[in-house]
Amino acid sequence: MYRTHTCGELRIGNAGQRVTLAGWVQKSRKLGGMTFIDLRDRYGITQLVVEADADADLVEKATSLGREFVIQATGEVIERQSKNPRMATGDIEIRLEEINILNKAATPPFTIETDTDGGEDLRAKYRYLDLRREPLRKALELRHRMAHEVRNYLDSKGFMEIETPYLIKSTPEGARDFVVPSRMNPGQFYALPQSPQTFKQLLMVAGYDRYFQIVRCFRDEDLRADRQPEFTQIDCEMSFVEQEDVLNTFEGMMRTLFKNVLGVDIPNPLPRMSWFDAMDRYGSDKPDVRFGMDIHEITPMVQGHGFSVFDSVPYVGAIAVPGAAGYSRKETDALTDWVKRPQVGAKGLVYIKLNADGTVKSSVDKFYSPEELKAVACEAGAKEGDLVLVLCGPKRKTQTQLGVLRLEMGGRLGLRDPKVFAPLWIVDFPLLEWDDETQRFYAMHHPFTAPKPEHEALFYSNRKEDLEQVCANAYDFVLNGSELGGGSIRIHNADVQKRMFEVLGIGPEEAEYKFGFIINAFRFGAPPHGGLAFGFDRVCALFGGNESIRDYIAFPKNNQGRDVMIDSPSEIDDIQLEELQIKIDVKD
RNA sequence: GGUGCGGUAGUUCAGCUGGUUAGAAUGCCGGCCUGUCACGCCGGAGGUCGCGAGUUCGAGUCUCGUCCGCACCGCCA
Repeated sequence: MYRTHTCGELRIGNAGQRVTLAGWVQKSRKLGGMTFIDLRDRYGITQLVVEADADADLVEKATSLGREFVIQATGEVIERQSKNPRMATGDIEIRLEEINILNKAATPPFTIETDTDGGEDLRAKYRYLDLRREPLRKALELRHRMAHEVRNYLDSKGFMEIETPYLIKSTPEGARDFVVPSRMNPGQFYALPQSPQTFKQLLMVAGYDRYFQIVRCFRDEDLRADRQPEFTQIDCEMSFVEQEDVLNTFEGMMRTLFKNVLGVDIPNPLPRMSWFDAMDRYGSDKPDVRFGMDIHEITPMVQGHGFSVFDSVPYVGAIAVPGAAGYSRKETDALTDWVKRPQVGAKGLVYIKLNADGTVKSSVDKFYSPEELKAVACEAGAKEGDLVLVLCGPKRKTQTQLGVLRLEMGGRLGLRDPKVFAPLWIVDFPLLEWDDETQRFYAMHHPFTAPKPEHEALFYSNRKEDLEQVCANAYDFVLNGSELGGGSIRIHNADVQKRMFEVLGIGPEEAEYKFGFIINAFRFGAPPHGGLAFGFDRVCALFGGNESIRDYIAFPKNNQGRDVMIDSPSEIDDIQLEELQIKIDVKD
């Protein structure tokens, strides 16, 4: 037996016991004849002490230990002469009788401490050392706990966890697929699933009416702090349900997670907002509702006063930034530059300062009377002392820009506290999205999403304007400006599905080739069904108070989709290529 | 595909309008130290300034190219 206890569990009550610990040397401190060693494992740190009058061989061994040496240490638990209240084990230490060096260690390239001196690049290369640090360990512990709670909850509601295949068929609608060549079928490829969407629907056809899976998904798209090429979903599907049943089940799951993991109570029931409201008020389909500063349309109030910039656009909108009327000319100029950056894309910025003394100052003073400006500010929800920021242009584009500006100002004012949680459902999404470039409709969610029952008649119209009005039985779970999950009630009627393919411009042959198996399955008795999927990595990151999901994944990839630790992707052997009958022809 | 920031000791960084031998902290090595826990004190070693070209009497510093990292836009049904 290597150890009797872990490095995190001994307390004053253990004093007098003879124990053996094993772990990594965090640090050793030598004071003359006396040596202190901090021994670490994933449970904590325990201080070992070798006194001056100890056996010479023991002293020699103790002083020879380097950082991250793996040792086994035996001795008596004693009460410390000077306690350390910052450590869980700070009341005791182990008076060593024996040290066994299990393995030496090279000096690590960065310090294995909470506030490490290592840069991101270096830590990625030595991920296994980074994972020894407490913040990473806590993140993975949180993830484990979350997965456990999810399984408990869903099991208690009668859900079965069923695995679906990773080697499936490429369906070019949506994100790019990762593909895997088939040796036994030369020239043919599997695709890795972007999500188990079709399989979970087939499980519904098969009668497994409550399915879930904590499952890896793959998308070959560019990365972000919150996007990895392989990521994990909590994937769920239910039969004989309406939208209401799905929302209740999964807000229950989130409520349980918040309560059991963070001890936080979220509203019951959760607020809901239509997609159209979210776009109008927050300029985003994933609004951060931790703070106000809503977008208000002021188009009719500002047009017809001779200011051609406003007169020549279909939409003018504003937000009121609380307490920012004192911004200097320099600061408002800087804001103007900020919104003109390509990342925001606004043409310019108009401001109205509603000063604390009741006066008003604006960049468009000469076109509007003070009363008119005050009325506009009031419409935007401003109080005295607030700064009103105005953007204009095409409606949705401008709302989106105002939404980005709103988030920025909210951040600057400290209104986006990661310890505050404001979850909500976004509902009533448009079913279809028109793409000007290809002159066709795309499914906003995916082509199996059902139109709202009351919009079904409209769905059969051939007018573009009518089709744009069709709402879907689709819903997103949004938390603090992040989309954590989304789903829909699916089409289970063959005629509606046929119509969907028709609207999307997918001909019968193409539909047969891409989705034949599911269309065929639906002929054999598909129950009404629906479901959703949560981005598990994002849920974990937000619960941990982080925007980036990287620390919640044990071995993530970098910006270029590379694992710099194992150095992948990499070239493969000529023999492998030959077996696969694949020729490489890399351009530049 | 694009934009921004960054790349200098093992590590994290400083290094001004170009100018003698490129610094600090930390880590590492050696010495001293009996209650430390960011221990302390003394000493030492440690550099292809990412790479390549250019401008210049002279480049860590300026210019161009290139590679790498991070954040973002496009993209992500």
